[in-house]
Amino acid sequence: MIDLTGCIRSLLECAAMRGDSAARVTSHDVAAEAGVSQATVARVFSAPDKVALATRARVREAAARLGYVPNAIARSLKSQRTDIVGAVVPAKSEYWQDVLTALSRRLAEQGKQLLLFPFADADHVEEALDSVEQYRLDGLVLASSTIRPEHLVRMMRRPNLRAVAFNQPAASGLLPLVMVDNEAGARDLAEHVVAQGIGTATFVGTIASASTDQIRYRGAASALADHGIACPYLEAGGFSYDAGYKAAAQIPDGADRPDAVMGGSDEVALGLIDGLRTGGLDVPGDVLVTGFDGLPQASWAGYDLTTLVQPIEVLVDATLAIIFDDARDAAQPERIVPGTLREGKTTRRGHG
Amino acid sequence: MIDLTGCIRSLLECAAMRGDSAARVTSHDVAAEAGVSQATVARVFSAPDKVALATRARVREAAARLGYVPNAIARSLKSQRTDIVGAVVPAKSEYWQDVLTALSRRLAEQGKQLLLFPFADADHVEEALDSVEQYRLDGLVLASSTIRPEHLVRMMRRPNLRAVAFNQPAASGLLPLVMVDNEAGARDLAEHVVAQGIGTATFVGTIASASTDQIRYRGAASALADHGIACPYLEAGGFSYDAGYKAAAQIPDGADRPDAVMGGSDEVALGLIDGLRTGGLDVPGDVLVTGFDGLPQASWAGYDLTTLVQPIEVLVDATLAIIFDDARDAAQPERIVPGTLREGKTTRRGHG
DNA sequence: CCGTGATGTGTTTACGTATTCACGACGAGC
DNA sequence: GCTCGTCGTGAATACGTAAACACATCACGG
Repeated sequence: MIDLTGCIRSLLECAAMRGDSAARVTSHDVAAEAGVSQATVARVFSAPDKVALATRARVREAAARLGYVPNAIARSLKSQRTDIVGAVVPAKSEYWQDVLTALSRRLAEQGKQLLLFPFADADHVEEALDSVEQYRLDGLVLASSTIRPEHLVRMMRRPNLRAVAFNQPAASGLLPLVMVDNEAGARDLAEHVVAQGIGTATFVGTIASASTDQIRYRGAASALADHGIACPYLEAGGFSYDAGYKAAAQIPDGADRPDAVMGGSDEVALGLIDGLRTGGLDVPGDVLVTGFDGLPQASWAGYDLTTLVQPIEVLVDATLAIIFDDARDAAQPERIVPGTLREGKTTRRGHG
Repeated sequence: MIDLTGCIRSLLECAAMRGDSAARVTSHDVAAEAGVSQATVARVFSAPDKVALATRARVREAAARLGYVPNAIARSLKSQRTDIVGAVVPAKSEYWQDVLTALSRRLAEQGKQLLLFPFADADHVEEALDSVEQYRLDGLVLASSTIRPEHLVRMMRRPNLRAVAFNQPAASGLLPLVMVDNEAGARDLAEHVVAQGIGTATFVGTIASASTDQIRYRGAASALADHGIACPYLEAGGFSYDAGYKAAAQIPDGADRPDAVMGGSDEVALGLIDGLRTGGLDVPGDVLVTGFDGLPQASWAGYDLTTLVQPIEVLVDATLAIIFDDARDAAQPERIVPGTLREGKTTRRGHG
């Protein structure tokens, strides 16, 4: 326990000395203080090399003395650039939280910010987009496959707004698109479980109407079919742990029990594991389980889930490249990035 | 798989019909179209009741025809209100992600937005705050106990900016403060494990210099002391699962093994559980484990962690109340909200 | 019939900055 | 010695809106 009282007191004094009348110092005030024009002050903060070294120093000093901070709102209004990127995301979702974390971090590195437009469910996307249009964002990331095509269309060709669909196959052809290769990933996972020697499998999807869910199922089912294995589809009804947990009870037991259960997402898969174990089954002893996404929790020793890890950093970088790189004349870019198979113990048969 | 081609095509036609020259329609354009003044248009969108019903309808219609959307940037500049709240948070943390989710959802309900200022570590807080000052935010949430007092002081008495410290005991006296009752919560947890009949315990903290960590330890240690039980402190060195997992190896085994291990946070506790289990111990058979925070993951059946659940909704509401309620003359408010003990199987002894 | 208040609208200004244009100074080149 | 280009700076304007103010109209009560 460090005593900080002294330190704090001196800081407080400093703040008081500065005069808390620091209310609303503008570039005009600084200009007056430094004996230059407002234009010069503006230049010092936005294009320093256009102003002589001596003047620059004088202005900087005056600004510091007055506690001047440039007003980003006014700058945005004048320059038609906000340095803010918006993200329309579902309010609750483990996966998207990870994406947003990566996105905001990368933006912060570039001196830009992330503005959130969360929506509770698909019926509230409209409201979120209303808000989006008011702020003149530099870019917009449309996340979640629960956003419907009619919403996407609305965001096309907005002036000065580069909208990008993130992991949302349905946007293909409508908007620039960045996503992991869902189909190939699902195939990889399927091939992997087949290699473990399974004879039957079940796919437990998230929400059947989600385009990612459809594609992942297609990939898994077709790969399994190549080996003569059927793959019934079961809908968990959500992207959550709870949905997966409950879905576990729907999986046939006894003679009909599948050798492998493929979850439509990691959250569902983790719920499946616990649901199956609660039901008295051993994972992976009795049933193999796979996920999709590569959440941090999937790597936790308690689960050690076999999953397809999305290269979130790569996806985020690709997204920002589309937003900020001025290759505006390029055709609608579609960046499909491959994921990486992570082999955990949930598909390691003998070692149960 | 629903075929949406037709639907999409008609939407595209609609968009084209509207003319994609929708570039930058202002209130002046609408005014001209509707045959009124710009002021009237502004009023229709910001104070509709001040405008006659007929005029209002005419303006609304003209706006719709032109595809007019009010410019939030200009509004902010003029009205000195951005309707945006900022949050300074650590870039990576499960707990804060949950808080941010709740915060942004609640803000969205009020038509306000959340702007993120993530920081990688304590040394980068300064940069984040530089950004904060440029945007003229309505409010600011300072999260994470890794923000140092000197940073907090800087945010005091900023004109038009209500800064609130969230779960950050060190801010007491400097800024309005909202937090869960860490000390009482830790006491509750300690009392609970004592009731299970333990004789020895160890507290595995997150980062010793964090004020929340100190207070939680104090609460736990004093409650245990009341029962004549000593409580050595062990530092995990982070707020993460990994830190907890590694810390598990530091816990003495054999005769010195504690009957209970209290984690400084849920993330650490979950790591501890897996670390201990990997080490061959049974939780709760050999060791009881508690956490702190009430993360969703703590409720997962695989862990079912006994923890202190933070009432995040309550905390968020209290935070927003401080930011937006104009009780500005009130003394620095300090809202200390009690948490709820969640009893999981990690402290249920006989049932291991 | 006039004063008074309420109501609806237009005119004007201000928010704080970035950028265009113009202007003066200065050095280089013929 | 004159022109030309460069550099540094100031003056002026525009970004799109909200709000203060002024004004006209109308209903109403005395």
